[in-house]
Amino acid sequence: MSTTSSHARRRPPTLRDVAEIAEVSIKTVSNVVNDYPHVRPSTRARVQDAIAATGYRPQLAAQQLRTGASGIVTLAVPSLTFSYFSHLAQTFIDEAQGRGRTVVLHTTSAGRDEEIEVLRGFRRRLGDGIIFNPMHVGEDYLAQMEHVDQPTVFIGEHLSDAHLPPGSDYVRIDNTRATADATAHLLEGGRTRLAFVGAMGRKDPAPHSSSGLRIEGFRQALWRHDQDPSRSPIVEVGDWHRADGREAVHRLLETHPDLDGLVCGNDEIALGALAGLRDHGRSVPEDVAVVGYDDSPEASFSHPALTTIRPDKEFLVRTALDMLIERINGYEGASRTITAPHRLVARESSPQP
Amino acid sequence: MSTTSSHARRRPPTLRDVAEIAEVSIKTVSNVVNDYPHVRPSTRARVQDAIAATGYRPQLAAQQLRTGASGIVTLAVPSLTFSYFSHLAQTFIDEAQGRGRTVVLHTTSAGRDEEIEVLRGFRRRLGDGIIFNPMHVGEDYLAQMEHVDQPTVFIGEHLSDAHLPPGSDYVRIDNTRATADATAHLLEGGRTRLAFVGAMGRKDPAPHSSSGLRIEGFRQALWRHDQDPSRSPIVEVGDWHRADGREAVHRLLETHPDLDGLVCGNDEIALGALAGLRDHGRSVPEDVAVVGYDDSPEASFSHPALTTIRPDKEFLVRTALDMLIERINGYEGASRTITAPHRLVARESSPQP
DNA sequence: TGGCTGATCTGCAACGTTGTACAGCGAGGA
DNA sequence: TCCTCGCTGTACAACGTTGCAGATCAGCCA
Repeated sequence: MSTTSSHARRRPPTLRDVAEIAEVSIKTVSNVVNDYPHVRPSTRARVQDAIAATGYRPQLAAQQLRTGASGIVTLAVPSLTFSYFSHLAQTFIDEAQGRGRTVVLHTTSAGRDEEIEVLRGFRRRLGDGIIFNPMHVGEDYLAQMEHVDQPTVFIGEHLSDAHLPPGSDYVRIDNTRATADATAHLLEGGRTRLAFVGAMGRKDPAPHSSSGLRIEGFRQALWRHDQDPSRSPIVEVGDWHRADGREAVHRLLETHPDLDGLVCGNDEIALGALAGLRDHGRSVPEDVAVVGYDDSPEASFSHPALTTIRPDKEFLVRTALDMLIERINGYEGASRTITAPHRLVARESSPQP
Repeated sequence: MSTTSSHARRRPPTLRDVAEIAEVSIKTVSNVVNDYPHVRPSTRARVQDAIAATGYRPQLAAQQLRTGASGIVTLAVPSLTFSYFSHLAQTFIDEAQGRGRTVVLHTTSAGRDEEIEVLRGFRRRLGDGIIFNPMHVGEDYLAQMEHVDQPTVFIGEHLSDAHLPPGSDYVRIDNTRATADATAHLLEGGRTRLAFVGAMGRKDPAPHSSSGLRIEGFRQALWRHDQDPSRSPIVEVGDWHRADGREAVHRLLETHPDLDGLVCGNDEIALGALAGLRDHGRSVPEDVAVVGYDDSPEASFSHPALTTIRPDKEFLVRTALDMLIERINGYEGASRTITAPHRLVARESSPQP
């Protein structure tokens, strides 16, 4: 409430300052701050007054040095410009703040090299653990690591649980299954000439990239519905943003004008695809049905509203944080993998039953 | 590269461990780590080998305790679910990481109480300074503060530079001017029956809220174009999300069916408004012209593409970080206010000249 | 040759906090 | 009455790091 400082910022108050005013030892002040029970009420009150008078707040750096824990967790994601990640980050921050933890947010927009630096633990030791959504680093790299540098939980899609480095856990989303669900939804709606938009062929050829897994799901669904997967085009994109989806559809329609269904790598591509289809005078869903992936907030507001796959982000975040905190608290056992659930959200862009 | 640890995570290596292996003093290792020049090349090499062998990395907490600086800056914004803030956050993280700083991201989704806690400096001392975009706390609260708790730069729109607490700076966006520009754009395109969508009457009645400032700009532009501002409706919304814009337009069209131009509080409202207009069979821009605010990435992909105001986020972020770092480095002078530029991005949703 | 300069390296103390050990005290039981 | 025990408070050391004040030594100039 009140502040003694008059003008310029001064040296912040410490336990010593409070102790002098309250005429107790430093340790007693510490005991009050930490709610140690055996403090006489009158002493406690005196100390609390002194704390209020000075505006004392504990310095995290000293606590961390002494106790070894900071309450800080790092979240590393590729980029907040993807709404999937900005919503994931918000969900994460809410959950972490609710558990009394502070979040350092690191983005690895620079790509693979930056992801590797994250895995190596940056240049300085900071925080208690990390939740990391890799995009470029794959299981080949992870398999070769002897041990992670700090408690680590991977989140995402394209890792294989067999190759997690010791000391880390993994919460995954079953991309293949989810994309198969989306594809089946179109097939069951009567579409027969499908395409997949969102291959990352050149830059990211690994079969376990998220694009690879989604393509796999697309093919599996076709196969199960007695279609020949090799007759359905897989369209490459430069990146997974709207502009890429739009441009890809332009190319696709030149070679496959009779297309009637589009499975997209994510919602942004799908939204771009809607624009691209409109450019060519195709109406959705009458001429072409479209499904996306992520259920980003734009999906329900596009015209037509986008059918999409909704991964359970809250589950993902809660579970990842649970596992990370177990690691921080000393769990040293084997790596664990948990699959987060998803569901299909049917909207206007696909035929309704 | 190599790691001596075999299985479980052990006590992390310290300067002492490295010093023992390299057979030098702790201080010499510190000197090597910090690139102190007067170290014999042979000694330096020996120490660097030992660092590589142990995987040593300095512990930030100890550095901060000793030197008083952590290189951590906090960014506090209302919520990453608004794409304006998620893009701002990404821009900020890129800039901060580029300058070798680590970002703690705090979101104040809980509203005013949480913003006040941010201003009071949280419960623990952490990081070197903060960049804070308040949404609910206004100049009334700030004016009453004797001094900010840590180096602080406010960003945003609805503060008045006259009431900044000592020790803080401010980078603002001229909302009133920008909204006037947007409004003038419609008027100059020949529209005469405008409305503003995005008043936050109940929850946030202050004339200096961002909604208040934008309304002010709307009115100023009408006035300058010889229109009577009192005849143009100002529509209230519950929040600034898409759903609110859509719902507001539904209400508005019942009372003002002859409307031909819409100035919206932000892009999300505008995108919702596009949906709302479509719901009522109005075409954009033929029947009704629409402008938004923020130039969020969706704006260029909506149908029709949205005319909007683009604030210069890079400028905003760079300037805020510059000022914060000056404060951290000891600047104790008067509060400064800088206005970030903006420009109108004309797209399909408004009549083209 | 003596002293001076600069390069190289070291030891000490301190940053603010908390765990451990212990001292003093009054109350209650033997 | 004496002893024990629980409550209350204190002193000390240590977490890992770096600024400071030196110590040592080689080279060099006068």
